[in-house]
Amino acid sequence: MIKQVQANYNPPELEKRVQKFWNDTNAYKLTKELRAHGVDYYFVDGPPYTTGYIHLGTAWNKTIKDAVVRYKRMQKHNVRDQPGYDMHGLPIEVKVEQAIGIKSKKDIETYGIDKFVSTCKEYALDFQRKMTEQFKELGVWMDWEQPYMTIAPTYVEAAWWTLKKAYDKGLLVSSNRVISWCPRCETALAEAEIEYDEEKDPSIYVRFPVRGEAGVSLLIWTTTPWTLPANMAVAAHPDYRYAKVKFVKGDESSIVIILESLIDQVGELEGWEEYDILQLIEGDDLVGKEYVPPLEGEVESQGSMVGKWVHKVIPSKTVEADMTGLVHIAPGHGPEDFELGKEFGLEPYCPVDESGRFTKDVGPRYAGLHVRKANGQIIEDLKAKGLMFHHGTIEHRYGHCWRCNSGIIYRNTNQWYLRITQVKDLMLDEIAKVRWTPEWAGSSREYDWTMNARDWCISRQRYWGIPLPVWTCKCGQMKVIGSVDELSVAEGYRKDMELHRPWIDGVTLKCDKCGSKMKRVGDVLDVWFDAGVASWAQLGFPRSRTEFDRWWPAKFITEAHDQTRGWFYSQLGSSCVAFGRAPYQSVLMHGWMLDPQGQPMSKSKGNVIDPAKVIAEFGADALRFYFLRVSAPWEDISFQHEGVKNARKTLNILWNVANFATTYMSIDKFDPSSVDPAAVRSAMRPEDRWLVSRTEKLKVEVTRNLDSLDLHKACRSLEDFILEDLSRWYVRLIRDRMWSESTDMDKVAAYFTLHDALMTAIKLLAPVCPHITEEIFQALDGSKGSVHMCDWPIADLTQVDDRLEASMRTMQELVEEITKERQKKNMKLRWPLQRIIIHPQTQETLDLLRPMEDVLLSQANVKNVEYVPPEQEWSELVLDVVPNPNAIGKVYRQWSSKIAVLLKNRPAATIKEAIDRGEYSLGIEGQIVKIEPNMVSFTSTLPENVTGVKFTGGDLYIDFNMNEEIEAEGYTRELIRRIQQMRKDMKLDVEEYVRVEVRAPTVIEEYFKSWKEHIMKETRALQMDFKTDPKGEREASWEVEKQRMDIALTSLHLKEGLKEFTKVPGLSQEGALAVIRSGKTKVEDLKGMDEAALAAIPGISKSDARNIAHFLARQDIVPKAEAAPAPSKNLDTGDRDLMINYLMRVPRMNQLKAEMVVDAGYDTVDKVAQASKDALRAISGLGNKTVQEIMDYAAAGGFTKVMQCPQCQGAVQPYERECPSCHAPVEASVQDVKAGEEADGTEEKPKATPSQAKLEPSFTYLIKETKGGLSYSLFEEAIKKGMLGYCVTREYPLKIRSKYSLGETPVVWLSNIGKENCLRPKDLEKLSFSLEQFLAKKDVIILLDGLEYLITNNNFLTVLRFIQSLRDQVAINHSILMLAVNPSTLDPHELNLLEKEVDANL
RNA sequence: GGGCCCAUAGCUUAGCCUGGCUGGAGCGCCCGGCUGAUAACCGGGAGGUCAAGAGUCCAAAUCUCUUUGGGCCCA
Repeated sequence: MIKQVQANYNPPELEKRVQKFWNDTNAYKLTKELRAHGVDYYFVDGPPYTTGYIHLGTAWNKTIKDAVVRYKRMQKHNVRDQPGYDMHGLPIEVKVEQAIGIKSKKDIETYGIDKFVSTCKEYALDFQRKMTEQFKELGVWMDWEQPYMTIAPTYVEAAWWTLKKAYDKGLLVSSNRVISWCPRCETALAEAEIEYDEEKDPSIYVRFPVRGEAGVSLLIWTTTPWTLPANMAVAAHPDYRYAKVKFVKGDESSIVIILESLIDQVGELEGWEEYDILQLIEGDDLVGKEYVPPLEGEVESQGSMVGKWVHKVIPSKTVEADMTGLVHIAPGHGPEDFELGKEFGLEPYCPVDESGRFTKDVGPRYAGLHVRKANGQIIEDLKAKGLMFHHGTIEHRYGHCWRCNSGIIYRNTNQWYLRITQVKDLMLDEIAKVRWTPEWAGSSREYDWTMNARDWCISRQRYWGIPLPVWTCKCGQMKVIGSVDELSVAEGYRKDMELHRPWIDGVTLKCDKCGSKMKRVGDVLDVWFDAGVASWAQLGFPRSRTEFDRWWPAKFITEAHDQTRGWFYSQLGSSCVAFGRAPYQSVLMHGWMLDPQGQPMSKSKGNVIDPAKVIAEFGADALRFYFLRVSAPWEDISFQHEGVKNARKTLNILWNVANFATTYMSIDKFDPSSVDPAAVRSAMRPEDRWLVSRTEKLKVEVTRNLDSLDLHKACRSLEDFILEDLSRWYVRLIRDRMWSESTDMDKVAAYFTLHDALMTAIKLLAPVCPHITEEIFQALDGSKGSVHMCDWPIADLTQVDDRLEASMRTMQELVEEITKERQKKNMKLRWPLQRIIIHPQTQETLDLLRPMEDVLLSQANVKNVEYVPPEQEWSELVLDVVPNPNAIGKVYRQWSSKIAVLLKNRPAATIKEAIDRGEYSLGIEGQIVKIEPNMVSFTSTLPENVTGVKFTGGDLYIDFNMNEEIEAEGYTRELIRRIQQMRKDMKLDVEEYVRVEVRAPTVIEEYFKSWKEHIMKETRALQMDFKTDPKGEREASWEVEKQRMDIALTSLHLKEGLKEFTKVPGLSQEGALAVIRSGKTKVEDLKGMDEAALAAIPGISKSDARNIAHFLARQDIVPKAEAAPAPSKNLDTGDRDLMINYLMRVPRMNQLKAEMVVDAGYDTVDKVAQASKDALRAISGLGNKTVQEIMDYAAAGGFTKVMQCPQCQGAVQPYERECPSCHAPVEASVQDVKAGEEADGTEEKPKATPSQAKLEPSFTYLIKETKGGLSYSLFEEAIKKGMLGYCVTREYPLKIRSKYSLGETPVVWLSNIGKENCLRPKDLEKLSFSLEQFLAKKDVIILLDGLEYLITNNNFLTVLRFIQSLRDQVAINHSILMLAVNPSTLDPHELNLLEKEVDANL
């Protein structure tokens, strides 16, 4: 039964109510159960990090996921939707450190690692719960009861297993490398964990004195003075030219070696006035030059360095030509330096400890100093030693730890690496196999990032993370553990023990080799690795395989673009290591949520917007709708409150429509399942069929856009439909029908149409706005338990009627024009217009107008519409003759003025008619003068009070003339409206009856009297009197069009009784009123009365009496019965799958594309086979090539032909993808044939060179050229020789004419612009027709240039057929046809086919 | 410095792939209307250097290049 929805849309209240409803009815679980046997769909949730409440961006992220998951469910998929949480890692450690007030690793060890880790766990779990609550508030349906958590033992095991797999493949190694290091967190950092900020650092130029050349120094530049104690060498570019320069300023001078090209730049630093180049030295000649390390005396270890290249110049091609062109090399402090050092046997000396302090190794001067603090002292020391050439500061981007913001340093340490470089090529291949949205997210972004991949440092020297499962022995033996089972024999292991540090550290293994204790390496894993294994870890793999085999890999994942280097990458890397393939098939890369100014939101900027606040104000549905509607998913959103407010407004209108619909439907007890669809269909008015057509189209559009993840387009289509089609138009059109008291088929048709449109709209909107759609669904139907349990609507394209839609568009335009003119004339819509006159330009337009005439009349409030046939003028136009004295004077000089007067006095229409025929004769002074067309012109004047406007299809005249009839109706409507207003002010129920008393000026009162019955009906007045002094419960005085009228209203308080009698099915209002007037106010009061007694009540009809009697009788026996739910009319899964099978045989097709095609409404073979190229193209997500393949396949009969199996020769049906007998796969059947043809076509044809080219009659030529030179010259030549020509071109006709002398030759322009002498490329028929007409003249020449334009706009085979028929005509008519084509724009095989069709190729 | 993306009215945006008719909406602003969906709703108007510049073309918001500004990622 249809229930009325609440009057007002109050989202926070509604959403709470709906969420409670879901809980109470177990809606989520039941929905999942409903789809349990559907096709599996594995969605993997990218786990948010549990450090705080959710961010607006997180809300957006989950909204996208929820919408996709709900959509897939409605499409009967069995979706796996386990949410995940990323719960390990430094950010949580840092938060916990802050909370307990400690600062370093030493503090943690003192505090107790066990206590610390337990606190981290509590912290993570706490926020995991809080975030879950927020997601629920957002309306997200995921399996909240069973989230996957990276801290779970099975999850840890999955990570271990993956590492073991890597180890077995030789992809897990430990090695010494220089890496970025956070001195505060005392751990290694991955590149992904470094943030770059602007920072001020020293910028120093230091002299490195050359050994043995007094006064000469190498000059190097650095921003990190603290790396000088570890200096091992200086690098120079072997191919650059250096110079020994003497800088001079007054008495001062300084000799340094620098890059020659940088002398000026360096000279400016300290304001050196002039310089002498003492010597030019090639870079490779510098190599081997020895220098005195600048801190030789200060740093003890500098003196004891050994090695062939220590403190010498070494060559490196990585040296850039800036600063000084010489680079200080400290292999222990820079990744590039490290590599270079390795090459030259330099020790990666690193005298800095984990906390960033110099070790004792450097000697007492710097030992124990933090490197940052040491900078100052080193600078002072250099100055004191006279080695500082220049000392300044620089602002540059410098890396910082992403969680504690400390500046990073580079240290040489031993770390564990995944050798991503070894699987890089595989990863790149896999990226290409994934469907990325947008496409460039994969082909450019992910690809580029992976291209530059380095080995992944996965070890961290911390506590709260997955412990590295590596145990080592003193003897060098090591073991990687892949599961807990492998630990069962280990010492210190207890079943179900906590696998985190410090507990796992107590577990030791016995070395196979030497029998000693093996201890675990102290490190934990990089937290990015945790998330990387999510797709199999959440399936309980490797502990259990069944889930993994069933689900993996993921069908769909989605995250923001920063995850290119994050989760998209970490998953891809770990999966390629473990399984050798990508763990996902489709990725949607979404944007970032920026603040209203377009800046990223961050706590430090204080511009963070709390999603909870937005939800509290506008509701989760509005926020969700805003997220998905505002822009394409992959673009950033600059968050605007206004946008959410607007979304709320749209939903409010949807709500109002639902309110409107349910109000009347519930009063009438409309039951859509009990009406006969065929009967309704035949009772439908054109506007109903129009809405049906719009509704079906909406299904196609929304489905197509959701499939291609153009979520914004889906939302916009929905919004347009709700606002424009439903609310602003259809509801307006059917108001009158809803108000009619009786329930006839006309009203049922409107109900049915509105109900269906609303149901469709809310089902399509359900994935985006789950709450409001649920509540409306429950009011409209509710049979399914939840709107989210409904099947996704499938379009019935047979109900789409483009003509009808065009017709309605015209109506809308006309109504709009009339409204506009009314406004200008200050003529309210309430006042009817006598008539409008439409003068369409074409018969076509006229045909569009008639079927919808009623719509026009009612919406524009017009009494009559008159049509003027296209070829005529409107007869009432007052035509005026305007004589042209100049023209007349030239011929009849002496009579000129007299003629003018005479002409003006004659009926203009007669003159025009005669002139149109040729000429008009006039008798003057006994002479007959002939008036030629150039002697007069005509103007037309509109009749009085008539306005003329243009509309797309012609002219529209609006007659604003008034008469009594119109006035009467106008005033009547004004009166009705005032009474309605008063009813409303009195807060009367819609169904309440009233008594009315009115006073108005006599003339107007007379009008009212003639309209009395209508007024009473419209205002539900049972009594209406005209009094000089109206009295009632409410009295008011109004001024209408400067006329005063007084109205008094009194409620008859019949509503309660009427409501009571609505219990009786079929009882008419009149009947109910009659009963009430007889004094019975309750159904019970009638008990005991039989049909005869009832019929005796005054004013009651026989049928009402019978209805009541039946009702009374039934009440005694039968309790209320529930109506059975209507059977589902949707395409069942079997048919859908069958169609997909048909499509899968098409070359280039895949499952996704096939589904899109079916969902776009092509659910039968016929529909696909008959689809135009454009129609198929409209399915976004389907590429042009695929569309072409479908067309070709259909044209080749692929959908119908039974094939022979290439292997066993058995019959294969067009929907079978493998041979039923031998199971050989069947694919690309058409392409095989085509390939064969192509091979045949490669045979060489004699080619004519331009100079030789002579055109033979009856020949068709194909001319391949990028610019139309040859074809036009040949054509011009033929014309000059006197041949009749006809040119069809893509080029601009004027240009062609100016370039070639073509005389009168017609030039038809192939263009979509649709002007004169234009032909749309799609209109092949028209082209074919005009060419055939022309060919009939015989011995003619045709140039058809821009063939590629025809091909891209049509099905290739159609064009081919067109050419074939043309060619035959040409041969018959002894004519010449030149087809010019730009070969680079065509497929080679298309070109090949073309070449074969013509007689010669040029 | 490099890669990817973005820039259209005061704000949020459609159109760009595939060049062509008057660049289309919503919000806001101004003016008006409606009142049996109503703490709503509807219509009209004003408002555009399509970021700037150059190129290709008969024709550029649309294609190409350069510049500027913004976002993400990298160095």
